[in-house]
Amino acid sequence: MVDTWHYVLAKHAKAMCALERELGDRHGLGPSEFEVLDRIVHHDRKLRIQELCDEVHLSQSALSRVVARLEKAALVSRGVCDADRRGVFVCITDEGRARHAEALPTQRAVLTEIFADAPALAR
Amino acid sequence: MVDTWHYVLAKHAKAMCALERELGDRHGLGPSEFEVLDRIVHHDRKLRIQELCDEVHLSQSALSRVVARLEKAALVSRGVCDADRRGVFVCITDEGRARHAEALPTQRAVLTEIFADAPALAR
DNA sequence: GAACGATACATGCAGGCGCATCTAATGCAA
DNA sequence: TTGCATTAGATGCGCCTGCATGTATCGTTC
Repeated sequence: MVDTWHYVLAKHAKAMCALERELGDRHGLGPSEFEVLDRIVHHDRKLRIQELCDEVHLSQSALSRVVARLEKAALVSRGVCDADRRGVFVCITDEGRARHAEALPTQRAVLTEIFADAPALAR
Repeated sequence: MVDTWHYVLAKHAKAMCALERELGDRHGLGPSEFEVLDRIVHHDRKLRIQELCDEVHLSQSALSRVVARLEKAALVSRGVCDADRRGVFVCITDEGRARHAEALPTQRAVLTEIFADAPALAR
């Protein structure tokens, strides 16, 4: 129990730190930015901010800012939702897709390195 | 691999958030503060800042500030190390020990709740 | 023993996060 | 329609973090 917690803490710290460094230096992306891009690519469609919020481990306000940063970097575009004009959908741009594709191997490499010794984990 | 990472990410977010809330509201401690207190109690002796740094997943600067906060709250005391006058040792106070004892069940309860479904983890 | 690089901890600074709050749009009820 | 509670997302604020750097002490080399 406590051991599991310490394990999670250690892996999280190590991976987060490495991802921040590698993704930042090589691709100009933070872990949160990459995560959001990754989620959008994975679904391969417009997503509501709210949908992203359920999948990413960020508060709604943090997500709002991540999307703002991504938009400023021209990696995604925001548009109002016609069905519910309070809503905003996020759409990945070609440049965003390219940046994600470029960064993906870096992320995989970091995770492979760090979780090499990890016991296979159910779910 | 990626699944393991997502698992770590999810558990870390959930546990961290719950700990922040529970430890904060009930005992006036942040997760980092508790962690440091816990490490000291576990060793049951004076510890050098440096030793703590190896065990806690914080940068040296962050740790320095956590200790400063704990000292302000009178939960630990700082003293210069005679052997190496650059060094600082941290000593838990009676009040610190009491606060830790009081908070420990809260932490255990949170972790038990969150890792109830966790597969036993090697190491 | 004087000089210089290395080490321990503290601190200035910028950036990201969560909480609380704000604004705008929705929808339900009177 | 009008009024009000609810919801989506943006933003002000304070806190915590890491990085870079500052200050003091140590150890080694000449």
